[in-house]
Amino acid sequence: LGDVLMKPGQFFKYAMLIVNGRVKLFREGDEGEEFFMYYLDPGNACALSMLCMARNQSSTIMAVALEETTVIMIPIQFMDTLMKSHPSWYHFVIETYRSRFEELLNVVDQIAFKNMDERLAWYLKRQAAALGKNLQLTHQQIAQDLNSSREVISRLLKKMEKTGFISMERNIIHWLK
Amino acid sequence: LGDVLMKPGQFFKYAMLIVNGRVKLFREGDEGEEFFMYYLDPGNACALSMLCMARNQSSTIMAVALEETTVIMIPIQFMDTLMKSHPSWYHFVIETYRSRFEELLNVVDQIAFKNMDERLAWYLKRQAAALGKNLQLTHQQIAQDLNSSREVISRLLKKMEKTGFISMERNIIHWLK
DNA sequence: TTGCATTTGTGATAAAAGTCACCCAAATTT
DNA sequence: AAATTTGGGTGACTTTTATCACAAATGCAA
Repeated sequence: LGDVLMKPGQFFKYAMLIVNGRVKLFREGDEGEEFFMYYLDPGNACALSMLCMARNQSSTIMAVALEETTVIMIPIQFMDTLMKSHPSWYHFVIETYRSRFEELLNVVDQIAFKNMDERLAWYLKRQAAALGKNLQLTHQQIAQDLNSSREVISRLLKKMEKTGFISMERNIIHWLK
Repeated sequence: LGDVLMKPGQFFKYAMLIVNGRVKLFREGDEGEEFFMYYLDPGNACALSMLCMARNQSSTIMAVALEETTVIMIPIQFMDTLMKSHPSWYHFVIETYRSRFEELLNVVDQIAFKNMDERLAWYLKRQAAALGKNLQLTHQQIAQDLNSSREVISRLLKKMEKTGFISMERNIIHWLK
């Protein structure tokens, strides 16, 4: 819980596979800003750990365990044999790459084309899909994940409450579908 | 030249490998906006075509040939045998995934953390690296690639000219390192 | 209960980016 | 050469987002 599983500059000898718990992946800016990318759920593999392992390159992203998390570490040699002998493993790996790439493209779409109100709505929708409809989040945390400021998020949330998308309590946001 | 090699919704039976020419990859927004991602150069493979092919899924990105371009199309069955029999091909594929993923992360960094002036500088630097220091670009084209507006780009370019980063002629921008 | 820290609300202001209107200059066409 | 198209410059204004200052509300702890 709270452990940093991966950070910029780190090398990997293992591919990571999440058994249970949840891992949050985010990018760090030059001045310590954060930007939320996606969660890894049980059954997901970390595409980046695989790619870095295979190349013996360092990672460029932060991964932090949100809950008590169990991870399978698959050593590099075993990966290679698995890939060759088990077509289903090969396809699992390919699918892992593809889905993360696609998720990243969606993130790009949001920040490239959308304003903060839409990005916030999308963010909350994803959070609700991943963590359930009653979200324990402060406005400050959301602002951090979106690399915005607390006041902006507060005002936008207020609007969303008025238009019936959410309801709010201290520390909690209810996503009303 | 000008051919669309890949567009959202298209399926792939082949992995594409660029022999010569240059391919521009960009994302399209809901209202037809564009956002430049990266170029594929000779020797590069298209990570997305591989991923989509392997999954028989449709693509989500636009790829357009900038110059007269030759492409090798590798059918899916051949990919699988190549992967198994040639470790160097396997590593080439892994490296293709990794480098595109990393490039995409850099794009995210830019739009998530940087202002237009810095993004423009980074954009021009990449263009100069890919296409040479004398860039045949109109302000309008740049604005399109960055999903900004012509006036904003013109003003920022003017500033960059004053600070000595570039010099300008009609249709041409000289990147002075 | 009182005190304190955390969270949220809000007005005023500033900065960044986008939009509109219109100009001029260079290039291309007729 | 005249007319038209294209690329670029610029001021005025709007919108979006960020920042600052401070107040009010909530929850926890002494």
